Amino acid sequence: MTVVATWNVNSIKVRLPLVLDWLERAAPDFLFLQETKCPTEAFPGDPFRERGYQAAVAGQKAYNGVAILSKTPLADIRTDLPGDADDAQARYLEATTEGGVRLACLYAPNGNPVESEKFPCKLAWMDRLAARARAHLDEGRPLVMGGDFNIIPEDRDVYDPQAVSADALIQPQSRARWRTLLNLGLVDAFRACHADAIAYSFWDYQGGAWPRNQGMRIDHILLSPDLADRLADAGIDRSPRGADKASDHTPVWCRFRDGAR
DNA sequence: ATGCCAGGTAACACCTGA
Repeated sequence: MTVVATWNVNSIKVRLPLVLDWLERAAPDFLFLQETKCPTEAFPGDPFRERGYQAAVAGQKAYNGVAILSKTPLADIRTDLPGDADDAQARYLEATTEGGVRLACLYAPNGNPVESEKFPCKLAWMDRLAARARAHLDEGRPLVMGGDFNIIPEDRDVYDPQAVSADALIQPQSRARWRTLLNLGLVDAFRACHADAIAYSFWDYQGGAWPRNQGMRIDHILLSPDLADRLADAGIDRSPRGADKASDHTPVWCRFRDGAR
């Protein structure tokens, strides 16, 4: 069994104790991290190595930052999303597992406010992501694309669609980009396992969103069809969100059966 | 309409997030 998880930690330095605790409890084979908020060379690799995880890192000062933790060696690490003219933002990281699976860890632009230049930049970034996914799928490569997509796929994936109707995360244009990824053949691991579930991966720090369960499902794991065939289970672990000094996001995970079937 | 909270940077306030 192989477990892959993704977690926007909102500062790896502040969240390190929670991440180490979760690694011990959940024991994922791969953990994608977003918003590490520290330069590549400042990533705290030692505590992960001591627990059997190596890290591939794409970081920058203060903002963004992504990483992949792995129990097994990673190869062919890339830190840019092709076609990205402005790759100054550390939002994307790819690596290949020993089993030949391409892993893509992403932190998509938020895109707010919608009236600003940030929204078209978000949409353009998603277009580049789709092009990258298509390239991998065209090569027949098994692909796990996981991270903070900053998109609410459907109305049921947010506590109140009306309350966030002006948000970039729920705009029809954003959802069209999400569906483009699905239309390529990628499978939403959580939704594939829980067709009718209402579950969130993010709750704002403000306004008592967590105790009121006013959340949204914006962190996702997309799978190429061959990997989706092997999908055994998926879930969202709410427990880290209730901890002291919690991130505003919580881990999303999925588990595979080994080998072909 | 605004701030509500949290983190980082820089500096005792401002930016970003979603």
